[in-house]
Amino acid sequence: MPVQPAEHGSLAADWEPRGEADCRVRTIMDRVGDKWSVAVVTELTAGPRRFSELKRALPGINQRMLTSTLRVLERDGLVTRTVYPQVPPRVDYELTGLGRTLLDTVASLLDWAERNADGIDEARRRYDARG
Amino acid sequence: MPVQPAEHGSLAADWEPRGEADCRVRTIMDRVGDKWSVAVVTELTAGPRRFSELKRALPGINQRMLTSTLRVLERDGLVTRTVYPQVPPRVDYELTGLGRTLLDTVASLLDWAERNADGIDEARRRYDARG
DNA sequence: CAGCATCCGCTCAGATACTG
DNA sequence: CAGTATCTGAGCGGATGCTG
Repeated sequence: MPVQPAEHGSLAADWEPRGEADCRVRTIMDRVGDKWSVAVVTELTAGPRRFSELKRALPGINQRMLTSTLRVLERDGLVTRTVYPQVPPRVDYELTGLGRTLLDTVASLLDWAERNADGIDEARRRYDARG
Repeated sequence: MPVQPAEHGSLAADWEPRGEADCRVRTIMDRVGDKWSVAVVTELTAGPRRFSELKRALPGINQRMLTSTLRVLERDGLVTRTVYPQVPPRVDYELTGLGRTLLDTVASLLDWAERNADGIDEARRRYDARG
């Protein structure tokens, strides 16, 4: 699932059939799995943010990734994009109601991850120590 | 985060610092995002499964992906692997307690995805219809 | 049956340069 | 400030062939 909406030659429509529902759910799970979506949504929890505020708040992201991540979130109806026609330009991003409910759900997953990070680390060390 | 454990030249240890916790959580979120982990874990809900049972239950997966997915889940302590020394060989995979708690958490995310799939589809159509 | 080993295409995501 | 355009390395994920 490309984060970029039609970057160069992205066909984006050659799935095998499988369950209809599966495919649709997959595109949503992919949002959780990709590198920045959750971080961006989390950053928007407190309220609207400008593009440059988000960029500053997310060390390691670059314009390209922030832009494409925001575009996908906007397309999915999770985030709204508001352009203020002024110079220099100002664009605000804000969570929609849908985006907020997603955040609630993801939050519990993040919680789980943080609570169990130690246990998983330990399991990995055991596994790596011997088969 | 590679699903393959050290495939060819995977260094696997050249992160930028960032928050320690962030990195560890990331490796867990990646499991949710990758193509097969959730499906495999879900398939194991009902009880232990043999390798070939899993393969049959997951149309589209191939041995390589099933094997590497199971290895990662095993390494993380989410799944146990039991080899029965017999001919032909038999290997059972089963969720651990940790794996089951992950499943609970992921289930609510899948729920969210299914409940909101229609809304997201509609948002996408609106977005694609005009900017 | 339950796997490794190998080859390879695709696209993700970073870096960099340019624009209204 | 808030993007777009382009190039590129890297690695995920699929296909195939072989083994104990």
